[in-house]
Amino acid sequence: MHVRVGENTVEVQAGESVGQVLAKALSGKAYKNTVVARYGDALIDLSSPVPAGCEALTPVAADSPEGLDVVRHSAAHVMAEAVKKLFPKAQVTIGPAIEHGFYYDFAFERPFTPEDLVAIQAEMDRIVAANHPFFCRTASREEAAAVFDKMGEQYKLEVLEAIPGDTVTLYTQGGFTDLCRGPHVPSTGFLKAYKLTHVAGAYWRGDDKRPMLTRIYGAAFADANALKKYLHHLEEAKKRDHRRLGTQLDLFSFSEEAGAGMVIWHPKGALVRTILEDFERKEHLKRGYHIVQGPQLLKRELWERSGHYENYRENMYFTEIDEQAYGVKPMNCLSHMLIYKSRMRSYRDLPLRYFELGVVHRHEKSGVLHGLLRVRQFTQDDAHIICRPDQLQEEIIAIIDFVRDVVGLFGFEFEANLSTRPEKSIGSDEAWELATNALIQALEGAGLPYQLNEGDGAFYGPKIDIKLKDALDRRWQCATIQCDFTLPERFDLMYTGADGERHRPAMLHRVILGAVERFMGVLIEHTTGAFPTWLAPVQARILTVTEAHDAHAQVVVDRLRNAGIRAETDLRNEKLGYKVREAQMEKIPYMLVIGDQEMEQRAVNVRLRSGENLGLKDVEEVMDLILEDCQAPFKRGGMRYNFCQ
RNA sequence: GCCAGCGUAGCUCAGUUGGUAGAGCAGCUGAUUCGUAAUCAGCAGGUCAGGAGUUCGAAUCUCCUCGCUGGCUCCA
Repeated sequence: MHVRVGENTVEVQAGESVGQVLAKALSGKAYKNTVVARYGDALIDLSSPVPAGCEALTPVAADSPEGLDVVRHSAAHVMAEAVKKLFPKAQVTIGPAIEHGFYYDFAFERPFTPEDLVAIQAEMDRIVAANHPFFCRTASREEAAAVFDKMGEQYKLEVLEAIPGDTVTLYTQGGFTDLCRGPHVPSTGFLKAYKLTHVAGAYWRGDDKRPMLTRIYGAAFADANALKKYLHHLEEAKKRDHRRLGTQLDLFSFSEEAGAGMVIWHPKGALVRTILEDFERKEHLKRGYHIVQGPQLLKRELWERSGHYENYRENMYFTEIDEQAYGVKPMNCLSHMLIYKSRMRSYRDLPLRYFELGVVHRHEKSGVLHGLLRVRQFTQDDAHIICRPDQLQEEIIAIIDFVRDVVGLFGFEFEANLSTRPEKSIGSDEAWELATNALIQALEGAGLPYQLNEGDGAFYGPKIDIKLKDALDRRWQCATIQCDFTLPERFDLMYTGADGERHRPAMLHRVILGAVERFMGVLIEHTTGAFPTWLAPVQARILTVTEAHDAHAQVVVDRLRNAGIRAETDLRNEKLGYKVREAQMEKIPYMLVIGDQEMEQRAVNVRLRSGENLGLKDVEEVMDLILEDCQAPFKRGGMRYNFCQ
């Protein structure tokens, strides 16, 4: 028989392995880099015999996305072998490939320590040096169960039970056998670059009712250079950490005395978020929203009626006023519905869009708090759109456009998810189906690609989530659009139709930035603290060479401020280099230097934070430059928001 | 909440086997009047997160509380 490999066709003898066939078809160099082969839709081990009827095989290189997965997963096997050798009593569970490497979860009488990691890594090095081949064999369920029972691997037996079919595949390398569907690299020597990074606890089966296992994480790449690059990338990402930049740039802080998860905004941080919030108010007014404001505390009965008390109580804070129980709001929807209910509504009034920069409190578990990205008090740019069911589609598409405008303004790349009905939820099946379909149709209408996230919706309705990435590529949910038929029913929202009858409106919950705090955190990491000029707390700093230039600096700063530019002077008795360095570290967009020459010509010398020097410029010209810079991102994004005026 | 690791001056970090703490930057004072990422000198600054215990003696060992970090579960 003949098999095609790329452009070559090679003859295959009976009993030849995939690897042998590829070796014939490829150059030595290309073959050396091959870890598995693609056969149809599946990946296949190089040691496998060529399947009957096989027409084509594609080599998969170690540094391809698929190949990397194989390398990483094989590294997990090697790590498990090393752990079993050093700690024979440890039980293995599962060990998949992940984004930059792999992990493996172990059940052991004690957690592993950083010193253990060093020993495990050394043992892995020995296993790799020995270059043991990965053997694959097919076994019946009974046979496999006997193997793991004998080894005392209780968790593997449980994994085995969950696998469908009569047979399973077992992989053995060196002295270690694992239940695995494969594929793997041909032998342990193919692992060129891996490093165990940290240990963490992880619940068995991801269930917090079940035992906690010890997870060992490792990074793995096709070659040492790629691994080195990744470790360097981690170091660089640390410099972009918003918590570090928040301190460096004096934007915000946390205080042990104030409490966990409570942000304290310093002048510069508070200024940035105020500008962001002003921008949002204007954008919302432009798009037909009404700005509203509700109370921070609402009576407990109201939360019972909404279903929050039943479904969300453990995340809420309660207090008492004159023997009446109150709940601190974790969401803003209730008062918005009360506004709707404050009078009769006609079909002509709809849609009604209520917007609130609402401060909410949520009792997040202590272990999940994370800088600005996960806090206990935060401000949502929240809106509730109450509309007729026939208006839903159009409204959802308008929101998606809004999100695209704003997220695009900052240059974020984003991912969209559609989250469907969770186990713990309220409302009828019909309502859920209607709501889910509305979201799907809007996504398709807006041409937004999305991933399905089954069972991840809010308890009252399905949602579209938009996720942004932080410095370490972790994804954080920011914008979300939730479709809700349940709360309008619970609160008996009504409108009078053209037919004179009373009808039930639908409700959309949505945020654009999500939480101002979280968005600021992601934005700080995205920009490394170098905010776009329109958001920069200080847009221009005037730097004098000596005190002889102070008076002119004062004239210049007054002119800039009058034009609405956030400018300040640095008149300190320091060398120019020192002042430049400080302004540079504060990421101030415009440094305006004044010395003898500038004073003579009533001008300034312009330095940008990029290091670029624009030379001598007229003050008027510089003001235009800065104002233009403020508006540039909006013009690019097709928005006509005019921040400076 | 769970698992692990941490908490030393405003910030970044030293601190050997237990013998009551140091550096750089920032701050203050003085000198210097200087052209695009750090001028020099001096001074001051800490109940070593908080509490309890072991010990003749604790930043260091043990326990508890608070907080932080990385994961897990959960979530904007």
